[in-house]
Amino acid sequence: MSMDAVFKALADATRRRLLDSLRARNGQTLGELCACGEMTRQAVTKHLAILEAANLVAAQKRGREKLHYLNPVPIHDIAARWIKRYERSRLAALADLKTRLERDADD
Amino acid sequence: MSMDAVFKALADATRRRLLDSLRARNGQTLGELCACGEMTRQAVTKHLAILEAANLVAAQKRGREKLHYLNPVPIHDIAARWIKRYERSRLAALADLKTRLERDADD
DNA sequence: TTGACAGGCAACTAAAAGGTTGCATATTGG
DNA sequence: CCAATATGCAACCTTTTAGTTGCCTGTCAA
Repeated sequence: MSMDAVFKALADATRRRLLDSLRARNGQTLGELCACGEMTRQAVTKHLAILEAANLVAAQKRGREKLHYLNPVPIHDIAARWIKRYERSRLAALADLKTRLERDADD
Repeated sequence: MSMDAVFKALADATRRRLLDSLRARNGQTLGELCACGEMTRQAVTKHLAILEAANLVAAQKRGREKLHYLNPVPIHDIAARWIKRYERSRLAALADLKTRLERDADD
């Protein structure tokens, strides 16, 4: 699963809100996820398709309804494989910024 | 600082590569960051502007050069304020997925 | 069986994103 | 001073993205 698809999926505030909605209540139908009424159903469908492609949401049909389930694994993967690298360099980078700002103050 | 700007800045693979480059060696000039040669200088300038707007990079002019410094704080903030929420719900969501998949197998 | 309900598909539009070219500006070293 | 170097600015182009409208398909319940 490409990390790029996950980053791109998370880039949109609407999609992050959809994930938040599923986190609050998992297994919602498309209609329920549209209930906020800020968009057409088709727009939400497209956002959900992007989230599914990034493996952040898994969907299942039940009769005429489609249930959506949050999959937090890709988010965890990004935290573990990408963000962690910046944790390590955090103190060093902050020290760099600090000395730079102090040198600025001297000018 | 808006979290949305950070997410959007991280959505592009080129910008993530720029951050990685600064993580490897902090304080690089624009010219050095262009050295990979996969893009024009102007394209890199635009990406850096987006990273600066998201507060992921701080820049300082030194003579005719512009030095760029990584600021990992917004990345840390996203990990702490957004991703952590999905850590908490991780086991519950995985359990949901598991039972759903098992029910699928029964059909 | 026949509406009403839930969702899928496709074409279209508008705006934003990514990138380029060309030219201007400022700094440095000889 | 002057030429080379390092960067900035603006117009332009192309592709992608976000969203819409209109219509079609499948399912449930009276």
